[in-house]
Amino acid sequence: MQEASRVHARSQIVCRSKKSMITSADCRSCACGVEVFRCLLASQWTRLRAMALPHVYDAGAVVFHEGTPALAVYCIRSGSLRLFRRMNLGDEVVVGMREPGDLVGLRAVVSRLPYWSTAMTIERATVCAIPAERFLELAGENASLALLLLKRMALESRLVEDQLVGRNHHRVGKRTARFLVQLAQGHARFVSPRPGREITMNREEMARLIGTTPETLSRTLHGFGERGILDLDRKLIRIRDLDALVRLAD
Amino acid sequence: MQEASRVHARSQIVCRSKKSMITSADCRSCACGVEVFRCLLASQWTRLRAMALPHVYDAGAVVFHEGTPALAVYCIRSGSLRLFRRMNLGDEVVVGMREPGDLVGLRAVVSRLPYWSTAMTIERATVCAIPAERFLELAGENASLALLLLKRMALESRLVEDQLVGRNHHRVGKRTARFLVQLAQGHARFVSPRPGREITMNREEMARLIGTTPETLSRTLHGFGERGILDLDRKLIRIRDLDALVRLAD
DNA sequence: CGGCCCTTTGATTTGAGTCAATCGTGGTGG
DNA sequence: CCACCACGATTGACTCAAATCAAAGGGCCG
Repeated sequence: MQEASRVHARSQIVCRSKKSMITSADCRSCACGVEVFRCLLASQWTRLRAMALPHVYDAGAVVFHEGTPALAVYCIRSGSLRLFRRMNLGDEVVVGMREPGDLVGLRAVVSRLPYWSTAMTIERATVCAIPAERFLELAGENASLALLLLKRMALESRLVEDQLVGRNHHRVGKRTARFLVQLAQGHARFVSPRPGREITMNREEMARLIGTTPETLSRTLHGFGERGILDLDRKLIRIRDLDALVRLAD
Repeated sequence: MQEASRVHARSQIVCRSKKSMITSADCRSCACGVEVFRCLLASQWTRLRAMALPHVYDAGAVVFHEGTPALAVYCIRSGSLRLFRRMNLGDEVVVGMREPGDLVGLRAVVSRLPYWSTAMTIERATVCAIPAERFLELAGENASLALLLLKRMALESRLVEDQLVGRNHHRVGKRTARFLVQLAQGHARFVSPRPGREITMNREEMARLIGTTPETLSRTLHGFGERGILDLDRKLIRIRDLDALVRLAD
């Protein structure tokens, strides 16, 4: 709750300066639109700028909840989110992660169904909300945009499939190695985009992203540590031998 | 190989009568277009009719292979397919199933990447191939179509997510129960759409679809049998107590 | 200093895969 | 028509990865 109030305070700050925040320059340079909105006409640009509502969320804040009506598509400007489904009280399954430039909630909006997963920030994130109806209007009048969205969704869908295949077919060791390589290569730089290949992340969080438990993850990481692949210092993980990690990731 | 020749023979038969097969009446009544192509203009209808190439595949035939260029979107007219990825020689992970009315290969085509899974028929199936470029043209000039495709892909993506969550979180017993309920409810009537809730399917096939091994599946089914939920007679499965099954599926 | 939270470590359990043997059926050829 | 074979299903024994349960550590903050 105190988190919520902090978020609110921030969002007010943002809102107060909305007109200057959402200038054309700002929007064009925003990772959010770079790929998908490139095809917009000038007039559509203007409308998009007018409808996008930026918010700053603290780490661990919920952007939307599973089961609630899909009122907006969210565009990540900075930070990262994880998407998950809650099963039976406290038990959650991560179905994906999203980074700057990604659209979240798109699938629920286009299919006019409630969100079917919950979006929570992994770290502090700035996210623009685009009202669902406005968004659909835009996509409905611009086939190029729709095609780009289609492409993006296809790739997203592929990632989910990769997760499915990975979790079913690869052992925790390999999954962990893959995860670390991803982080290191900055393909996904979820937390601490540091130069020195250092990673700081809650073990519980990391375990969930990999699809295992904190205990098993701890053992796995220490296994890697003993083999000289990682340096472990409490929460901090430093990758010492990236090549070995890549080999393990196969 | 002999299968292949049979398929070929059949496809020739189909091709020979192509003009009569792909009449407007035929296409409109075809499950294939019912939902997605409804929004097409008359002229687009005509073009679609002209470009769709129907084929009949025997059970176990491959429609497309993982890694090959995505040259067409396939529209299932009858029968069912399974999509899977091959891992290391013989080890395959099923990522989904497709029924009449579904589009297969759509994701690869719109993202202009090679197919990333293999499509194989579960039972004899009739499938229309729509050349990729033609398809994209159509989608590019008709935003409504693009939006419908978007919606369809979103739902498909949701199904993959469901699989991911299910495999990670539910035991084989529950997954099996779910699978059987699905079959029984005809949500997916993969094989033998019989009235009497009977199912005939290769155990290996079924095991793969559920995400387990034939041995484990056999034990699970017999567990259900002992509890009076199923009647097992060799390959034949008859559902005796659907309610119990639904309860197990949770 | 003490309490709390997160991480680590140890011990145990367990669901399901693997390996191997047997059984039943259906097809084949003599 | 029958013996035989091949293939899929079943059953049993065993193995194993990872979850779970339980108990320390260790650092950080009030």
